[in-house]
Amino acid sequence: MSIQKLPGKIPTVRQSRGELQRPPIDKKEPGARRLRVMEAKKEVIHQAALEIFSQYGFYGSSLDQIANLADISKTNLLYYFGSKEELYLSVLKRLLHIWLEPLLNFTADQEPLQAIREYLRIKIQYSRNHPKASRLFCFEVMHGAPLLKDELEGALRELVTQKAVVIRHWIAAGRLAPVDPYHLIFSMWATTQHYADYAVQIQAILGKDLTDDEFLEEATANIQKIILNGIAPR
Amino acid sequence: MSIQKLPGKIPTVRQSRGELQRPPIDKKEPGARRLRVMEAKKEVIHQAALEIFSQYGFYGSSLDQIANLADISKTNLLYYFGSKEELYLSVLKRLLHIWLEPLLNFTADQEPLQAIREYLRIKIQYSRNHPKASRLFCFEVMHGAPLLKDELEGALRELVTQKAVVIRHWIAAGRLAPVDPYHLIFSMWATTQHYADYAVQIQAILGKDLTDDEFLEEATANIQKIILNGIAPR
DNA sequence: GTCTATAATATGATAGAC
DNA sequence: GTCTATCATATTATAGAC
Repeated sequence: MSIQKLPGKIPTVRQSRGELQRPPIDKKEPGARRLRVMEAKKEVIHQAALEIFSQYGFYGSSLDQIANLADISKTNLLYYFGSKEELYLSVLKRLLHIWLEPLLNFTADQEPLQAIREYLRIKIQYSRNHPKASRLFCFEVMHGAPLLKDELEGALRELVTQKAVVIRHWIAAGRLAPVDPYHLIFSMWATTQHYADYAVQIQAILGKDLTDDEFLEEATANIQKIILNGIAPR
Repeated sequence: MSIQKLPGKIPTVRQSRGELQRPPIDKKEPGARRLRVMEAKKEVIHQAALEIFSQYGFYGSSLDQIANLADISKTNLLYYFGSKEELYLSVLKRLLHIWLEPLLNFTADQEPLQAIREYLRIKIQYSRNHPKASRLFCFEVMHGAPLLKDELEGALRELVTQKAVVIRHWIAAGRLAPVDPYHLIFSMWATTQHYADYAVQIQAILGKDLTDDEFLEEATANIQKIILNGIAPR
């Protein structure tokens, strides 16, 4: 099988829980410490799950892989998250707000070209800072988005519809060339997310990715140039 | 489990192999007929495999699902393709040439804006006609392209490098605005493939996809407008 | 070529001791 | 909370009859 899974165990720093460890200062209430420890562990599991899920998808990932990466036992993992699906959903939900966020500060009172330039910059930085999140999202959508469909048809659709109105106003005011707002938004999503979702392909062609600061600047500048020239009023 | 797999069996037209069936005319050599029947069956399996693999990825798909869709037994499927991976690879290889093809007729002797306009049209039509292929490709790349890496770093890289040279010549001749050729190519890929890979999201937002001829025209026109304006010489 | 077992394994999930 | 079995199932792949 040349499609290999992850190496059995990656070297992780195991937090020693020796007796010397001091109880934290802000002990607000009984059990607060324990609660925080649990939350921290959940966070570690989340990280590991994102890593694995984003690479292999839901079906291709096993709880064993995730548990190994988080350096706990599978049973223990299932103590924190009752089932594989519960864990997956928990990870997905976390990503959603990150996903919707950049579109929020995209308001009518801004200078259109400046707003779009800034949006592209933020989106591509999101592709650099959260490439796994982007890929997991892509996986989910390609699966038919069984778990996100409600969100897509609800919150996302609503948000995009609003922003389309903003764009239309800009066009009506002659501050933007007449393009369909939806296709413009899709183009912006596509060009920026491409650098995360197809990172392996870009790496194969150019030997670079967005972790290279210079390449990040280059990509940002070029996308901005193409799209901003593309929709500047003439 | 709300991530449901495919319904057990989709109604497929089962080719009756009754005695009335006439042997085909072009019986070139002994066994030719049998060979053709086998090839036809392989083709059916390919179709089914693409359908399933493109939706659930390699790990998420089972031979049972594929066999059901192809209306044969799993054992029989394994008679034609020795293993799951062999089948997967066979499907992937078929797609590769389709994937590289459009970039081929992109030559220096053409009028640049016309060539790019045409390329965008072809690529988005490819997204309409082969959405599953596009998604399977995306799956594979997101998995880290273990099976395609050689092709990506070889044939694809080579091809893209050549086309980048063509674009640079156009720019040097002042027939195109100065943009980085690679980022331009990535932008063209991204915007056109987005309509296949993220079809479910677009469907959630607009209720349309590329099978709608009007929407296809709309998408094509807008992408062309944005990118062609974006890189037109000024 | 196609079928019926069946082997061999991976994996999600639970029970119960500590 | 964490661990050691252990169950139950899904799934790839093979053996061998017809």
